[in-house]
Amino acid sequence: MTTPVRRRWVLHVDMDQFIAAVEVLRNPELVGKQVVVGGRGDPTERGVVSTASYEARAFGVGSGMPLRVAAKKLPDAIFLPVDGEAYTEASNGVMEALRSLGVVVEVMGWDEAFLGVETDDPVAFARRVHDTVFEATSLHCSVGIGDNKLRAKIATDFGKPQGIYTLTSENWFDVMGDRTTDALWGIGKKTAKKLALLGITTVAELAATEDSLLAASFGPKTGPWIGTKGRGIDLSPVSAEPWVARSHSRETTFQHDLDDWNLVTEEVRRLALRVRDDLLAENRMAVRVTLKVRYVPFETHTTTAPLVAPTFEPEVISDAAAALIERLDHTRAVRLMGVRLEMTPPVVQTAANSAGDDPGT
DNA sequence: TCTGGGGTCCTAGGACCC
DNA sequence: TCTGGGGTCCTAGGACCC
Repeated sequence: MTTPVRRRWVLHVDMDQFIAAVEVLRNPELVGKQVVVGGRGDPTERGVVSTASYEARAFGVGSGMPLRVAAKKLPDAIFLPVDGEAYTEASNGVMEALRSLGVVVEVMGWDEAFLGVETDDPVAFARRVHDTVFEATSLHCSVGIGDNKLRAKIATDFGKPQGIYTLTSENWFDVMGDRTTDALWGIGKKTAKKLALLGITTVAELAATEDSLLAASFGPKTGPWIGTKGRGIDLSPVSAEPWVARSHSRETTFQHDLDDWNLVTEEVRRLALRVRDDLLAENRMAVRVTLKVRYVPFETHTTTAPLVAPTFEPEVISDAAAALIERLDHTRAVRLMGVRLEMTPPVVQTAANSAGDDPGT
């Protein structure tokens, strides 16, 4: 009798219609209905769909679609506002259940995670993942199994909903070879179009392309990186290291285009103070300010400036953001304003500085 | 149809320096 | 006259992802 081979696998867990599922869970009357979650839940407002239930998707409503368009397609659907707190809480429950399996868990947002697993039976383990999460949260997920993160991530979609799918070097070209390049994680519409101009349409064609040719079109780093995607290669490890943000931002799309620049300035100051609060909560001072403007109809620019010194001072931050407004075109109307603050690196807690170093004021 | 909000990383071009 | 060859830093924009 042969000993089963324990190998290192990557599993990708993706919750099925997560946001809509959480809403249905706390309001069982929504079961089986067309549920569309997005914006403030008012389909006459500017905003887009975050998630639609499968019943709504059947009519072509999906993520990223303007709420007004969704309402035109589905006038009788139930429109709900995005409730971030509820999803964060549900997400925490999911991640906790995953960690209870005793594997490396890399969180990828509210409803996704990679697992680093050593097992001789990844399919059985994937079933256990689904059942464990469902028992803990009453939410269903799909699981992709791969020999790296890229393949596991792509596999998940083939299993949806509530399924399991395996994608490895064994079946990579059988499954992916004839698909268009934008089926790859990391290659979007723009890059796919640019590749098509080079005569590269499918994953197999991309895999067979010389790195030097890709580098000439996409740059020394991005070019070869795109090539590895085509071959299904991904060397990045599954890591449980907690995510450390480099910046935070807040932005507002106005319900009506704004041409009063006094109001624009008011909003910029308000946004700056909100981001400042986010930084304070992490105890990381601001070092740079970026102002984002979207002119009517939909033209976006950014402008940025360093702060003289790292700071939490509300007036300094708000003045710095307001000063950047001088650089904008005040003859145009605006549909969005945003403020981003880059932060100092996080303070690493050591015995030395927890023993009584005064952080100062 | 009319396009959210919150993030990251890479590239290109100009400034500046030796 | 006609103007090297790097290296680094900064900024704006592009692309992508959830």
